[in-house]
Amino acid sequence: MTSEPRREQLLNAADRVVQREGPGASMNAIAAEAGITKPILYRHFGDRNGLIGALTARHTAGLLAAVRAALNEPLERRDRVEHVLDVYLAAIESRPQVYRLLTHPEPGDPTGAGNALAPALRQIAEEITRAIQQQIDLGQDGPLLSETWGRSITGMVLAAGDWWLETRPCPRARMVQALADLLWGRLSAAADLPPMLAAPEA
Amino acid sequence: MTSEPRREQLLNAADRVVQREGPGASMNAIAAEAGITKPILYRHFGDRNGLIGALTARHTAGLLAAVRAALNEPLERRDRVEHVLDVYLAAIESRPQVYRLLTHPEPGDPTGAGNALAPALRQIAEEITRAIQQQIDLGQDGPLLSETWGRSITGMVLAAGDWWLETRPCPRARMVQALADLLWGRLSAAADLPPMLAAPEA
DNA sequence: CTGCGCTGTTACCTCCGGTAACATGGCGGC
DNA sequence: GCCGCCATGTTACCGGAGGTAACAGCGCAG
Repeated sequence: MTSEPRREQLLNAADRVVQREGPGASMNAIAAEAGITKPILYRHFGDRNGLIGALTARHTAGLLAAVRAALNEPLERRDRVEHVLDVYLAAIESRPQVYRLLTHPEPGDPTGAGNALAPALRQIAEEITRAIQQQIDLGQDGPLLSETWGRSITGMVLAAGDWWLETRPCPRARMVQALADLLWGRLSAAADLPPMLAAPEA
Repeated sequence: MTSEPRREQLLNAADRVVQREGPGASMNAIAAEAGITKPILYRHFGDRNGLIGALTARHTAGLLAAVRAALNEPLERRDRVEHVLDVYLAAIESRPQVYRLLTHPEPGDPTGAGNALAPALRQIAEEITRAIQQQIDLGQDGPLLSETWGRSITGMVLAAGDWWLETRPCPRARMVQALADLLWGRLSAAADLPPMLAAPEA
């Protein structure tokens, strides 16, 4: 198979277009960037999902490896969690367009379920699940809790990271603290505020 | 404006199609269901986003009201949180197709940001933010934390609810407990497991 | 009766993902 | 040397999507 380098070239072209135009770039545009025409793309990747899948797979590998490594750092649990959060946020911060590609669910999901988590994120969720299962003693509820929490934490960081990237309300370190605090139950530990008597003005 | 009832009729038709075919139903299909042709739809709603927007707005109102009410129930904090979670999960359980419509981000977002949270969910996030701000004393970090947590919790419940709907790993009540436990810091409170000595096979 | 606003139609445009059919060029086997 | 093979590339097309232009009937105020 001498087609390997060719595949890489095509993926590089696709990557350039996606960086420039975001996900949803058309096959024509990608073919043009590669200096060829559509049928060649289809020969190499089957259909659009194949191309996007191959493209995301390349980027996913790096992110996934970084997250996995962070999950296995020999740190205190809180520090480990903060480290994972920081790694994720740093990744999406450094290459937003790649991040969009990875997190954006496939536009047209005709038959299947409208999965909230894109494939790359599902892999991250599984990684978190595995880490929880291996590292934390949750008793007999372990399997269910770890699976649930893996997805939950992924969705939480996805939504929070997305908002953070858009609005940049604070530095990254502070965001890490806010998320870790949430996971550490600060929501439950904080004091009540007195009930409001009337709507306060300005 | 006698067009109000007509609008409702068209939205009802659109709703039927979306229930049957999921989001992504074509304008032709909706027009056919309404017994008319496309240009009328475009006259009433401008473009596809207008139609889908009007459709989601109707459904969002109910969900949002339910969540808002749950957020203001006079209960202990933990019970209130569980109540909110239960209300949300019950809603998506009872009408999955509506849920898909509300949570599925617009397929083609060419220029703008690939928001992880659809409009309906963003409203829910704001509702949670407001509730946290009004009910819980978080000191000077309050504004940032409540905003972050509003999005985070929404994303968490989105991802978890999505997975739960697909795989149904446990009854609803148990899911509520799992999520509330996560928010209550059980992840931080649980004991460590001894580190694994070797990679286990199979 | 005339004009206006709303209803509706047919026919068309552009762009997309995807495919069929055909042309070219290097390269190993005989 | 020649042949067949395989990957390369092309043009031209299909069906269906969102969206629009232009035209036709209907009911009702003046």
